[in-house]
Amino acid sequence: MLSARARILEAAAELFRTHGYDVSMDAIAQVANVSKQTLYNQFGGKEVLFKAMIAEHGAIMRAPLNASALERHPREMLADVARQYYTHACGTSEIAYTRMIIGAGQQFPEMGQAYYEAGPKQMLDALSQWMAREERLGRLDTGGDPLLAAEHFLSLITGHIETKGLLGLPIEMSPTEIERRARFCADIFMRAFGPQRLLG
Amino acid sequence: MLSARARILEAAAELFRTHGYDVSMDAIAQVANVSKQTLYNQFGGKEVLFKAMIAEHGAIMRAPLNASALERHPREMLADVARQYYTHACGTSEIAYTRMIIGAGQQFPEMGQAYYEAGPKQMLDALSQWMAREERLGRLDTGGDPLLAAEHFLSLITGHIETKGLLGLPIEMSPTEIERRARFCADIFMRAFGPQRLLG
DNA sequence: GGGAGTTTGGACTTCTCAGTCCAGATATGA
DNA sequence: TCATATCTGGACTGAGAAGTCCAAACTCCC
Repeated sequence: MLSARARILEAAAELFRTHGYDVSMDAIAQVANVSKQTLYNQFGGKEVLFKAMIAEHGAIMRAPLNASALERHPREMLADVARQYYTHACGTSEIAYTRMIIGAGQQFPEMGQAYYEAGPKQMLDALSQWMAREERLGRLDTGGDPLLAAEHFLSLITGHIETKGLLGLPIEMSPTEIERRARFCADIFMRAFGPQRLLG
Repeated sequence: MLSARARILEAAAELFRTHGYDVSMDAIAQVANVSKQTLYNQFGGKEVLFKAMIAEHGAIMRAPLNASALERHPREMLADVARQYYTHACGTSEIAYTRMIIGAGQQFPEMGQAYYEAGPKQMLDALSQWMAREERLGRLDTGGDPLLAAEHFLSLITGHIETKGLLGLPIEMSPTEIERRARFCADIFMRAFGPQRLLG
């Protein structure tokens, strides 16, 4: 049996995710199978609980850039990043989470920023550093602006899919579709930024 | 002096945009300089007002693809699309509008879909058709999937910028930054999908 | 001028929800 | 066993907001 605190966080994550910041504390207490008083004892108030839940569940996008990155061909590396994103970040619950953060941004502007720093920003920086390294090795040519190139690669991956998801459109990502898109993103990027790059 | 109805819609647009669906009807009535009763006479209820306001203010993304499109070089055409997007859709009020739609999507799922159909979808289709035409003319090579290519171009333009904006990060788009990004998007796309395309 | 319709302000009802309070139950630890 | 701490359920308060009601004022057209 989880501790009361853990169950509350669990329930809060579930309910905030699906209903936004507008869930009632009663509902959270009920789902957590805990009395309302315990909830207030543990977290003091709704805002505190919300922030604790955000802190606990962190951000979604994580860069799969590890030590082995240097040994692999950029195209494979990039396809992998895309694959990971499509596999983990396109699920309904992850999309709902992002949507919730955006929705709550009106009430808690700092939350969106914290989310950005912990998620997309991290990934962007990791990608950008990796690209700079690859550029030094002569395996990429970002024209000296790896950050912009990284931004564009991330955009390629997330762009339209994310827009659709956030607006509530269904996203159907079968394994073959994931593979197709991941390869497509990597190919496009390599055509644009590969060392065989054509001038303007 | 605008009609009461027009003033209400104006006020609703302003307040829904900045505060989300949670503005009070009293606040709307006050900003519209109209009594609460008039508001209810005109619109019957909050939900009706909200939807009327959405219908009135339509979607943001519009495709600048007109008759002259065929005569222009694809690169210029694409840069123009990007320029238009950056100029019109990155303002705080447009971003706030999109954010509000996403936030309200929890309560009114059909709203997000309507927005998608009226905005991004339209633009996507227009771009896709244009690309198919250019491909027939031998000026682009989308590999037979103009829709996916169009998606990727849109992603390139909107991607990271939109993510940041929706999360509440400041977006600084000076005219030179707009120009730089617009050219960059068009260049990348042409490198990836131009007729001089290199294989794999 | 007069009558029909609309607008106004503000009081009022009803509802939901955050947060509090409390008395009794339950667990924990010496 | 007893004492301390925590948990429980449920009642309660207070605030805010949607929507209603109404009598008086206003507008506009005949």
